[in-house]
Amino acid sequence: MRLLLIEDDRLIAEGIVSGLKKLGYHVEHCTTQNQATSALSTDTFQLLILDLGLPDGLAIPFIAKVKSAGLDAPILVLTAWDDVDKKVAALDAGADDYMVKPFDLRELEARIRVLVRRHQGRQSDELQWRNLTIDLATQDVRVDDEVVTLTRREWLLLKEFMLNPKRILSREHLESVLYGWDSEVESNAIEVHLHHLRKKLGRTLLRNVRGVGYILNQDYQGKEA
Amino acid sequence: MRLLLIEDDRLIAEGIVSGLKKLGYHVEHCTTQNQATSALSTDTFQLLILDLGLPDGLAIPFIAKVKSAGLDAPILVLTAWDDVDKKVAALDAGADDYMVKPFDLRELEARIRVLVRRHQGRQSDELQWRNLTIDLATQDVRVDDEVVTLTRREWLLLKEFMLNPKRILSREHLESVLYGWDSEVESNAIEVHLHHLRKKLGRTLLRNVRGVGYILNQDYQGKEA
DNA sequence: CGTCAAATTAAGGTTGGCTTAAGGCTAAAA
DNA sequence: TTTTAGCCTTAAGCCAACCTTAATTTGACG
Repeated sequence: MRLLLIEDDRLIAEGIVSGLKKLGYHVEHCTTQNQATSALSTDTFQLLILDLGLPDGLAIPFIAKVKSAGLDAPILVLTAWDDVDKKVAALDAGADDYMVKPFDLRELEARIRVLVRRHQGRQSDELQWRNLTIDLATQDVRVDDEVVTLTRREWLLLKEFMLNPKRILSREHLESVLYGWDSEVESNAIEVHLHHLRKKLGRTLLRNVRGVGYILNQDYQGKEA
Repeated sequence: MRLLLIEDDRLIAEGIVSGLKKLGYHVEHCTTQNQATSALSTDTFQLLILDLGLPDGLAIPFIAKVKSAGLDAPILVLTAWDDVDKKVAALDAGADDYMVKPFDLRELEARIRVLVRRHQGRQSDELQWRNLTIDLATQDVRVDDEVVTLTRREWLLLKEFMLNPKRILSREHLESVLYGWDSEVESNAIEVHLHHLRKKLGRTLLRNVRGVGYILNQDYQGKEA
């Protein structure tokens, strides 16, 4: 999951970035509107986190501009405690949620999950697909109510598939999920992880589309097929 | 748990600070509204303790301002005997409780607990999770009705986990619980405490999520699994 | 049947977590 | 004030989990 963070305070930004990275998000960080604009024009993001107190000011028109340009990713604005009034204008301009600085990182993560979830039209943090259930908050994975333990990479891959059922995910895409797009891997690491996933969750979990990628298998029957 | 104390009388403040620190609270102390404002703009607190007789006066509008800014932490006001009348105005302005000076430290602690509990939407000071019960008021810990004695740090960690079941708590977060966020610990102290916790309460108490943090283990079965 | 993508397996290296023990600190007791 | 006991931090070594790499086998498709 790719997020764009627009925050000029290095310290706060670093905290957010390192915290969210641990949870498996890929956070791109920039400090000005201009950088943000150019980032948006070249990459796509699932969510924007925007500090209302940016040095080049005028965050409100920026929100309006971005939203009217057709960006459909939700925007979460951060506002200093002593000018919370701006939040109203920001929400009017099209922001989807706000948080007052300072905040607890856990709360930020919770809101991100809520926004992304809402944007994808989901009701809860649980994703289900046939006999398989995963919990995005606790990283629990269950097959027919049996808990299965996954490693970090396995988890990230499975999550990506669960978030995109009925879609063929290319190997490059999966690599970007694990490593960001500046991937440096020159091996079949992805395949090995997928192999482990199949081993843990059932041989039929994933269907390979030769030369294209992988997709959740409609015929998946659980651990022992 | 972080508290902000706004109290100009050094002596009283010191008493409160040292008393609450012993109980595991992190108390930040300031003497003026301005200091308080700046503290609120950089840190988050679970509760504010505010002396109504501050030298720069006008504590009432301060309460109103803070509350209207969207701060959701409860406010406990302290008032001297000879102007208890102010308490009404304070409560009207948004304060959540009051105490008349002088007071017993234990009573203060009890009120803090009540306010925080209410704010978190809990019913009682007893938290239960599988075979484990802890009492926030008495600091009792029981596994299957057997009392277990914990040290201060162990208690604080366990409390944090019990207050956040189903959530992965990162090592940094746990450090901030023990030391405040200006933590200077460059060691594995957390791990050692967790080790002791597991030793006392059962090896299966905590599940490690590699690279992310720790979470209460759904499969916890008690002391001997 | 030949070719190439994908699956499998095993090895090696790295990282992160667990465990233990020693020493220092603090607070209570003498 | 000195002593003492309990608690905490530090550091080091060990172990296991995890990831990547690479070699080999399998299987799809022309």
